[in-house]
Amino acid sequence: MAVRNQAQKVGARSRSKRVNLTDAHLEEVARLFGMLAESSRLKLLRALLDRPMTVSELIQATGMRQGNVSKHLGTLLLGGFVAREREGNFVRYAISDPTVASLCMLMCSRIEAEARHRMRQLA
Amino acid sequence: MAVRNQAQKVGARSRSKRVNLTDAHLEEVARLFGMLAESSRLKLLRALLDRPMTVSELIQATGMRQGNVSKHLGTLLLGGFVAREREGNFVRYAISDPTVASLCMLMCSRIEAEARHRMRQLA
DNA sequence: TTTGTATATATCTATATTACTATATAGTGA
DNA sequence: TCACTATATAGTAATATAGATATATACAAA
Repeated sequence: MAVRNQAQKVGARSRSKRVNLTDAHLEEVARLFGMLAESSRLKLLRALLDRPMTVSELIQATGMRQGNVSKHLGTLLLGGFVAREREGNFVRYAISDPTVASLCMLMCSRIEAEARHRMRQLA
Repeated sequence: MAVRNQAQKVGARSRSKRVNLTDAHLEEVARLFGMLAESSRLKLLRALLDRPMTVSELIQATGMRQGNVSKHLGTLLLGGFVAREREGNFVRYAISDPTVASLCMLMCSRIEAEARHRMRQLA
């Protein structure tokens, strides 16, 4: 019953703002979600949310190896999550999309929801 | 320059609403993002955003194999994205977290951003 | 219980992605 | 040009996860 009630609420909501996504859209969305599905990349984003940083600074901030930092930054760049700017020998990266923070925040709120959910599961 | 300017904006924003996430949090967030990083699961969510459905209905709606539908629903259930309720022989699934739609919407807006980004890359 | 149907799960192969190491490239300055 | 530093990328082994197939479980009805 609980499910049914929630479900009807959700159904009603989706009828008002309808979600019309093609399969191709979903593939793209999945690809983008996948770029955020790695704690290494989230660490980089967390650091960059504080301030823009060069690769060297990011290596220090995250403790990751240089190659991995560059590779993951490349992935985030492909997704348009970050932007890069060369400064002499250095390359400075910065968050380029304000939705990044929102996305992470939403997921964090979901972590609590999941925790609550698991409590319920056990009970 | 463009990057620098954007970066400073972001930096300022993060200073006001600070993002204080532990590494453990990031692992969890990554796991949850990973659950949305699969077009099969997004297809299931897209169907469920319309209305709650049984597994059989989801098989029809998505064209996926029964085993895969069940497996992916299990993953979404673990993440607390959906809830399940048995109805006789059938099991009906429903979106259980309203943020699911928001997450997808945010990502969709990001798709356009990425498209724009790629245009810029080419130019 | 037996039979039939709906759903869940186990096992397999193929594919993708990670961290690692080593190497290549881009830029600075002599 | 050469040497030096910062960043990017190639190559590899290990790990994870998808879909396919087959099987197990849960429930309904006879």
